[in-house]
Amino acid sequence: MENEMVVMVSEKLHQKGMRMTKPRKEALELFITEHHLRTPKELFEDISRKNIKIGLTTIYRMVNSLMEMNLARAYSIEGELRYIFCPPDHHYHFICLNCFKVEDVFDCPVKDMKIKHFKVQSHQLDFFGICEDCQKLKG
Amino acid sequence: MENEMVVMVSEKLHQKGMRMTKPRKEALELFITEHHLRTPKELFEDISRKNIKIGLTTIYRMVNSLMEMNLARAYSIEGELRYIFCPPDHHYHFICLNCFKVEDVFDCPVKDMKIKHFKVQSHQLDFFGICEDCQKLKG
DNA sequence: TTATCTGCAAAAGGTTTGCAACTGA
DNA sequence: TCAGTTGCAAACCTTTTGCAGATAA
Repeated sequence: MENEMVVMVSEKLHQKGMRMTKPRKEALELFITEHHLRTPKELFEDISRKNIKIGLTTIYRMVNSLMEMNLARAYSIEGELRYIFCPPDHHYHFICLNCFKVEDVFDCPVKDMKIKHFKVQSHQLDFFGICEDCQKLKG
Repeated sequence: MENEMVVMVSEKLHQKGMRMTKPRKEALELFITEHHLRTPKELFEDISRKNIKIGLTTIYRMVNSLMEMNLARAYSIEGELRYIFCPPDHHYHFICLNCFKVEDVFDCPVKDMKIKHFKVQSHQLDFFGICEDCQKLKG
């Protein structure tokens, strides 16, 4: 059974004239369903580990496409660029700094904040910390 | 007359055994007082333009030191890593996507937000848009 | 059929490191 | 004096690009 977010994104890509090729589909699926901040290299390794043949270049191209469409976001953490898939609606993030799992929350507390003298185009709210699973592991 | 933030940061660096050398002082001063998101290269160019001799390497080393001390933050914007000086207390940012000016605001609206199942270490709130000056310039 | 995509290898950029000379405390 | 700093050049990594063969529609 297909993940509906994967289907939605595939359709968006398709609308832009992009083809749903096998490696792209696999990369997209993993990127969307396993919601962790990853470096392109890690994404490449995770996909390769599933015995799927893919090139690092293809990963970069996919991530760049998603970034252009506002469907991914980059974080610079300890000198490394890590990417996360972002569903279309505005949301904030809980980011676990131990396992890099990311949780989306959609009821943003600063949604309608008005700013004098500043034309807001978008805003972003992130909470960094340790997720429940990692807290347990550490006692 | 010395900027008091520059003095404060200089003292912090000094406490860590770091010396306030001439190029470091100049770089620090510009980074702190001209509050724009910059790439290391831009910072290097801005300082060089003031007829101060400095190496790109020195810039990288200073930015990395400040990052380690939580006195700077990195943003990945359109594929470029840009850095901004961050004063010690928590604050949120208005970031102008045209001129990359950054404004700090210290009364954070989500200061005491509690999160179930997640141990929050820090949070970050950013507003991206166009600053007053750039709005005027564009009519 | 054909415009798009793929992976490789090479090129390009950005960042860090080694080192000998220099300098602040 | 001498530990920390500097800038250069080289090394290192990450990311992008060119291209010939493969592939979705």
